[in-house]
Amino acid sequence: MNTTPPKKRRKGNIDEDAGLQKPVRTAPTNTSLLPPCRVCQEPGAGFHYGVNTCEACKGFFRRSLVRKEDYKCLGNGNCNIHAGKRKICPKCRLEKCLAVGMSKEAIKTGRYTHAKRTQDILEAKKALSPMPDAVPKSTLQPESSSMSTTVLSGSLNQEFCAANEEQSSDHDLTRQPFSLLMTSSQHNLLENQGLVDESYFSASSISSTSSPVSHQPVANDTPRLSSQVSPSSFASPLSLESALGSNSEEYGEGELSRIIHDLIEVHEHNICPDTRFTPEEVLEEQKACYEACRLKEEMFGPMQRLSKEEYQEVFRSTGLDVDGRQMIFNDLVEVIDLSIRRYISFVKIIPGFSSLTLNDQIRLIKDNRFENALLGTYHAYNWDLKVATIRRGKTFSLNEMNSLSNETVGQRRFECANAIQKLGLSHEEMILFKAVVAVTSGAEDLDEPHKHAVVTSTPDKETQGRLTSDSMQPCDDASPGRQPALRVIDVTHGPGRRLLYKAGQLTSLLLFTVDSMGGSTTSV
DNA sequence: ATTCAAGGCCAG
DNA sequence: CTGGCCTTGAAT
Ligand SMILES: [Zn+2]
Ligand SMILES: [Zn+2]
Repeated sequence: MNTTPPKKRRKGNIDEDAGLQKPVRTAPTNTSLLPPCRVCQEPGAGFHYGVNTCEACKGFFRRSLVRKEDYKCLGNGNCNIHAGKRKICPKCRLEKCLAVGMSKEAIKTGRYTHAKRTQDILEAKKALSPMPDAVPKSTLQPESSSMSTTVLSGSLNQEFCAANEEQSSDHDLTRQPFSLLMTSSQHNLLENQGLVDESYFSASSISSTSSPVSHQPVANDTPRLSSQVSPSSFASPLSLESALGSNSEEYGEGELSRIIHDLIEVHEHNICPDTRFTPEEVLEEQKACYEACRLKEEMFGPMQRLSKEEYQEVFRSTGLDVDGRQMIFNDLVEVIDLSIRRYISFVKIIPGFSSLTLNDQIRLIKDNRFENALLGTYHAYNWDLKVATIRRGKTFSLNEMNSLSNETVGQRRFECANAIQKLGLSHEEMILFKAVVAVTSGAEDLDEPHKHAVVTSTPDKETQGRLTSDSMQPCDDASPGRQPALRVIDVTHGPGRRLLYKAGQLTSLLLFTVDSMGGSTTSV
């Protein structure tokens, strides 16, 4: 008679032991303190498959990994996945998941690291802060779409290839989408700072006395780092520590190594979690691309990608989205937005960056798009085949790149990439260099060029200035006359052709930069 | 000992 | 199929 109602209570069987030693059920990590779901915008539940997502999207993605057959789109192939409308279409939901970087390979286990937690807190904070404008989505407003979309679509196809990984491109056109994207929400990201520096990089409080306090036995952390960072070219593993200990009074020894460590960590976590594929995979794809291009040219002659003018022409006259550019636009915007957000997470770790004025911060970010993107992808430029893999599944030929904008753009990129490749930088070194670049600008009309050697002086000073975090000492010779060795800014400060690399200078600078970072107290 | 995320589980 | 909750096991 006892129908034995299935008490599945999988866990609630604690009836018997009144002894109970489990007082606190581990505070369920305040959900509000986590970044929102990157897929559907709903409150996040942690970091899943390499991305901050909600419980639902996590589950969905997991199911999708098992699933054999493909999903079918329930809309017209371009469903918008947003808060509240998660389930409208599994196909597009999955695509969005992938677009924001979810992947089986990106899974992380175990505890958060120092750096990661820092970001999360920051981001959660920004999310909590009251949105100035009632417009949440903000990224791009439909109302202005008729205009902006048209304008953007032109530059978009340029962006498209490279912008995916990090914002890149070289044209003035880029200003358009970028400034649009860079508005409200991301300003907020940049704003509320302080937090990081104080809670985790309390350089100000420690500053003068690198007191032997030794919060932790961090000392042994250093070797690990240096072994990664330094090839044979410079600084022996010990130099970092010793140099700092003896010569530097501005910061603790653990400080610098942790800063570097955090930079690398954040970068790994944010910037290119899925950009790393095995060389074999890349090569394979590049060969395929090469072959495809060759065949295409044989059959159709010189390749002619639908230019933006042509596209706009068609769009204007017929209103048709010929090749689906606008279709992918919305999603693309979100991907770009994400990459910017990630980049911001990265630069905020750089000591001192936060203390720049908001304007300068934005300037630096914007001005460094190209360099940044190149540093992120130079390794996958294949000089011999003249193809470059910008991102997983995105390989372009030199011709394609050229046809996207200026004739020389592609060529220049290849040259730069090649020059950097010759340096044989380790991945970690590249990251550090990226950080240096992030605070380096040739612009002279910044709010506080004086305050941070960063902006106008030579990179070497910046490197040290930045990495020592609190040493705001203006370069003794931060004279305006000296131009950054990194790049040559085209006289026309106009947005157009912005910068030209000089392979030679870039090379030596890189070497120097890396060196000074590893050894810290390098004399010029 | 804690802090997290992957997976399992199952009611809706 | 969804998504909330739990268990498991890894990383710190
Ligand atoms: Zn979600
Ligand atoms: Zn769909």
